[in-house]
Amino acid sequence: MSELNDAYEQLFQAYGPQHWWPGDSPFEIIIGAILTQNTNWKNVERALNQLREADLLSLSSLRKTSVEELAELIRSAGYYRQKAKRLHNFLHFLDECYEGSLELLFDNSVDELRMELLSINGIGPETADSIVLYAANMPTFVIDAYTARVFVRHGWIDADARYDDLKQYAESQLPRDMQLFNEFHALIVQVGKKHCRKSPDCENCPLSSMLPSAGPYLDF
DNA sequence: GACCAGGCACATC
DNA sequence: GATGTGCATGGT
Repeated sequence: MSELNDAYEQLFQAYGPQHWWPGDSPFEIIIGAILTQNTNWKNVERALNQLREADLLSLSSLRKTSVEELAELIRSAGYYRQKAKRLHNFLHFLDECYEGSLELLFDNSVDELRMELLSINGIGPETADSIVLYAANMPTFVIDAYTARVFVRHGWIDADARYDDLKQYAESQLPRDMQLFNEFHALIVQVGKKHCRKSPDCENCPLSSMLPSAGPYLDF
């Protein structure tokens, strides 16, 4: 068993199932994935509620909405002009390449779907993987700032590892299981929020027994 | 007021 | 390939 398997067990013991991704439909999950870029989820929820109240959480209705109108509604999520464009970019891509159908888009293999999403301006590796895992329910490991911090501070990977290095490491240590990847990423975010922010609080962290003897890598 | 939050694109060297 | 910068709101 690898350290990652152990970490998963510890986290699941401590926190239980996280029920990710919060959202009623694949499309809502995609919107959330774009809105949460470098942004607190609370702020994203406000924006999603604004869209919900305007009845814009569906492809057909959001398509008819101008980028300017969209931007005002998602203001609370921050970077709202950029994100309005990014949502628009996604819709445009879906219409042009997949007849506006998520089903057709999700009909790709994991790797193809990931590449397709990465070709959209405004969708980078984390957003693409979040969509693949949580909207399409296909097995890909999502890396985020917390994941990098947790892995680096435990000495599981070099501090200079890039996104794809972290992803390859995780996937090489774990069975390729969608449900496992789903739960694990959510648990990492949970432990990250509580204990692995820029100023770490390792005292009561469920992973404290897995810290290297030299102590946490506080310089990350 | 400073710092942070479930990133990404683009410019420049 | 590495490094720096703009994007922006709301909570602590």
